[in-house]
Amino acid sequence: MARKKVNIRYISNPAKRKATFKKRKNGLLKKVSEICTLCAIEAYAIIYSPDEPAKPEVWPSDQGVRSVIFSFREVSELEQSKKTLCQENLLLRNNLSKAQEQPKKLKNENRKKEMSLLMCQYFVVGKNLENANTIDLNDNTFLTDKKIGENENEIRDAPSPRDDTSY
Amino acid sequence: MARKKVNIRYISNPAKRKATFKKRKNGLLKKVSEICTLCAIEAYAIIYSPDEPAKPEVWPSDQGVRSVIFSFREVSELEQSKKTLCQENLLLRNNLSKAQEQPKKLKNENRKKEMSLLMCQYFVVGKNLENANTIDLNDNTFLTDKKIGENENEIRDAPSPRDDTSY
DNA sequence: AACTATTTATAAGA
DNA sequence: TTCTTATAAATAGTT
Repeated sequence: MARKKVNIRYISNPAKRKATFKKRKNGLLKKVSEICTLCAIEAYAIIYSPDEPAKPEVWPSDQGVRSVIFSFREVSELEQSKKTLCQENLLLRNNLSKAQEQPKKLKNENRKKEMSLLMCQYFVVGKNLENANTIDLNDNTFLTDKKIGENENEIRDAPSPRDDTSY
Repeated sequence: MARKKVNIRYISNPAKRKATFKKRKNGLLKKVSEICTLCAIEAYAIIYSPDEPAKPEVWPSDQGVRSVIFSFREVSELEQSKKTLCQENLLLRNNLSKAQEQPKKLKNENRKKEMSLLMCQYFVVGKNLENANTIDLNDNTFLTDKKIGENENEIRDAPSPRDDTSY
């Protein structure tokens, strides 16, 4: 912006471009510091030099922008912990559904034993089946098909269709 | 920098300060865009207006800095979702331990019914108690204390001290 | 918001 | 490269 008006277009001449970069970078950082002082505001400038893409020139160098840069690190750390929590969550859900599955089987088993017991008591104490509720009576067909005292696995693996409603 | 040389100090006059801020902010963003075009580099500017501390003026508005700014929002969003996940996790843990508690009661109940049944079968089919394993036999003391056919809640709420070891 | 007298930034040259 | 300087650009105070 002096000696000649320049169009704001990419400077293809490397030497010229480098010179312009250096001058304007300094001017820019100065302007940033000025507006911050004059207006008591927060302003950050981050300028990536083509020579050192990893170390951007920043203002202010010692506090403000540092927090900006750190926030990037924070993001990745947070993302990491979020990922971990998500996996943990998934695992817990799986364990929970497994844990919720078990009572169904046990309840089923329980009801079958209850019915068998009821049948036995009928013979032993002379109680009649009127004490059993309708649901139990319906399931008595099971007892006619399966022999009392069959091995545990066989009983456990035979699910009752009405099992879910009672839980 | 015109009409009069200004010292780079905080402008205490609010109107003056606001005017200066507006002018210099625009000038600054223009300079940033210029150096980016001229030198084909990456440069970001973030200017927090005192009026709107939540929405900083940025350059470039449409890509580069947007990612910087979004990363800030991302941080808070991430923190939010992290918090949510933590709470969800806690809840899941609670539900899981509750769900894991239930099978213990049901197993206990099961064993008691099993034993009652065994007793009944002994009388009905003439089976003797030799089929029962030692643990069941030990627990037969229970049957002498509690009457067979007691209501379900009473049985459920009476925990066996040896219950945890079997699960 | 627009103007303009100045200051400031800087492109080209030394 | 750094320094110089002519000139463009930015902007403080004004309207």
